[in-house]
Amino acid sequence: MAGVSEATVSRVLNNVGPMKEETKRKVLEAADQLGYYPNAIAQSFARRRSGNLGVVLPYVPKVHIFSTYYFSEILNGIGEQVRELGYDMLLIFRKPGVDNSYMDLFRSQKVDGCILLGTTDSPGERKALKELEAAGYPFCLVNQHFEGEHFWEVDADHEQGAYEAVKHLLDEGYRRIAFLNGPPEFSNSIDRLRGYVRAMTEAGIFQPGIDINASVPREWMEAGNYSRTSGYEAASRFFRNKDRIDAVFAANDRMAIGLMQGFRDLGMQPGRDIAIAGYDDSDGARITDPPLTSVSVPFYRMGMMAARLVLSSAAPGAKEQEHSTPAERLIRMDTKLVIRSSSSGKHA
Amino acid sequence: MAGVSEATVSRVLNNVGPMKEETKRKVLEAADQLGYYPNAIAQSFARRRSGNLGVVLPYVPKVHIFSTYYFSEILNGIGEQVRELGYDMLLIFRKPGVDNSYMDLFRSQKVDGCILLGTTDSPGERKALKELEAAGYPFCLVNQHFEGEHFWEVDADHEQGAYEAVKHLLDEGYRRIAFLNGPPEFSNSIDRLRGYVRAMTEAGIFQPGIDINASVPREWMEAGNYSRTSGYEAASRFFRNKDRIDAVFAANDRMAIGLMQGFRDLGMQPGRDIAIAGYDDSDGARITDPPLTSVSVPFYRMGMMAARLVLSSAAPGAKEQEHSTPAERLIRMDTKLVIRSSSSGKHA
DNA sequence: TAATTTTATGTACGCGCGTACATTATGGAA
DNA sequence: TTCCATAATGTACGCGCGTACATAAAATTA
Repeated sequence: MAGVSEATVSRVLNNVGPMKEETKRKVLEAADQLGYYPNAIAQSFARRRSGNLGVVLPYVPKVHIFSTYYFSEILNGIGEQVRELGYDMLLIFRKPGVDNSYMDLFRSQKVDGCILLGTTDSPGERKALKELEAAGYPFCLVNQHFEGEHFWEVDADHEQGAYEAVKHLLDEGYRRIAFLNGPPEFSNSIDRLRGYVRAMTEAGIFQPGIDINASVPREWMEAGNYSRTSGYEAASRFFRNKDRIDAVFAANDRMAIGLMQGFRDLGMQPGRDIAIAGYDDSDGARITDPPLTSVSVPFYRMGMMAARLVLSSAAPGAKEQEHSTPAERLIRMDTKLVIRSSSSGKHA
Repeated sequence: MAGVSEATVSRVLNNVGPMKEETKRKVLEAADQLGYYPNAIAQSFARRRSGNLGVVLPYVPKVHIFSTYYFSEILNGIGEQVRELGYDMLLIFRKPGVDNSYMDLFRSQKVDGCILLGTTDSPGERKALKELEAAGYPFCLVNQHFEGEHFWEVDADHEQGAYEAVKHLLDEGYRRIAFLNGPPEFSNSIDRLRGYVRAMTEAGIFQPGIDINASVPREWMEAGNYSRTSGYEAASRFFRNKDRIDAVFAANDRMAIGLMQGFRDLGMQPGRDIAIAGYDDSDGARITDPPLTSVSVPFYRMGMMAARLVLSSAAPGAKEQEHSTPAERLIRMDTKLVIRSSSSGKHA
């Protein structure tokens, strides 16, 4: 080595063990002068840690996933946290066919932990996740709950969010409130259905019943796929029962916006002839006419939280944190209703 | 080794050199049985290639960068290409203060090449990029041109895009067309200004002049920062000269949407009292009322292209591709005007 | 001063792969 | 059968770091 020593350099750079101030200075000076840069790969190799947090995204051909508010916000949150903790963020697009390839990610040592976005509750998925858990790899799900498991999950209280949105519509004087839900493979679709039914039941509109699905009149409920188009199409189906419906609560903003466009094209003025409420409080909710009442979800903070959880349990010092109870592993954040004019018509 | 051989395994797995079919089969079988997974880090180490494409994003506190249509689309395109080529995608957020840290990225061997998004033309930035170039590291800029350099750049023809948008407004009968531009550090702000002036000059509204800025009446031009809010605020400034303006061309959709909201709040109906055209053809353009005329930019394909360029010149076989002329390094994609009703009022 | 502890530094090795080179099987052609 | 070219496989080493252990220097104590 240039200055004086040998692999003391390593100690200096990693700041481990005791060392003389002078040596430290000399080493740093020499390193600077020689333009030395540690090779990150070699470091990873020797440390047997990649320094990467993997983020697995669903790969849906034709759908530009980053363009959806939901993913964007979560990614932003993860990015921020990762940055603070000095990790890098490896983006992985889930391959279309195979779904059980999460293991490879860890086995190949590319990531020290990972966050899974856009998972759905299917048998294959469950199995893949259980494998991960059994292998002790640190991972975290965002905005998706697997009932019966105790994975690390960062979710939001969508039942309460939906409840409040529907309650708001009820308070505004609407009674015949329909619901445009998303696909049932997403746990939060179920959550929102629960919230909807709870609010409607409390208001005396639905009969209390064991079976949550049976309590909803068929023509008051439609299923979309979270796309604007599916909302647009649902509008015409609701339109057939338009005399029996005075409001629609949609499971996300994109569908709500589609609904508004659809109703408008059918001659109904959203906010006047029919109230609309959405979910996510995305940017779009602010630019529709009328502006869309929506439920704000802290996606950004959820992303941060997920990254923090994964990275702390992936950290070198972290032994098996099996002391965390299943309940502690499910973080559920609060949502917040944002009232705009799309829902304030009845008695105005 | 389990089956028969030794580091022949490496050959089998990498498919290099000649080998007997049988051996190959045996090795693969054994690997499968033993649950062998190559260690990606060790591979990178030995190959001295990380297998990562770096994507550098501007870090703007409080602004959630993924949420902007532009970045989302580009990232999607990069992601798709990276996936096809078997690379991984490392996201790096540019640190707020320091701007010359690109070198470290390469020196630390974390990436084999990189794509820089959201760069601006500042002296520090230019210097940093020149360093990269001098060091021979493969990188590519997207949607930003550095005049006088010959970096690899994937851009769109924003001058033509702006020209066509303004030409369209002229064709629709508007004459007093104002321009809400973005910050001048972005080359495409300059490009759009050129297109605007060219169209207006051709129409005989502006005097041909050497100095492009001097030819635009002061009250017809405002500068925003690409945010919706800045568009909203610009509306009131334009409003003061409302009798002398019958259309506004905005440098992106977010500002255009802000403009529309601003004008509406001031009692002017966009599309009727004043025509608006935007730029980017983002999702938002479809959901405003009236829908927004905008210029579609192939961000997705630009991302793909950039990834392809970087990865092909970062590939092992690629020697210094100095045979590429500066002109070849600047890819300029076509834009496309999408006409909607926000701009079709004058003679309707 | 010698013995002992504490602190600082050097030595040596291995992480798991790729690969240049050496070596051995294989198959023809002479 | 002999010789040589080619195909197939084995051997050995190094990539650049971290780190356990050995060693040397300094500080403390007896």
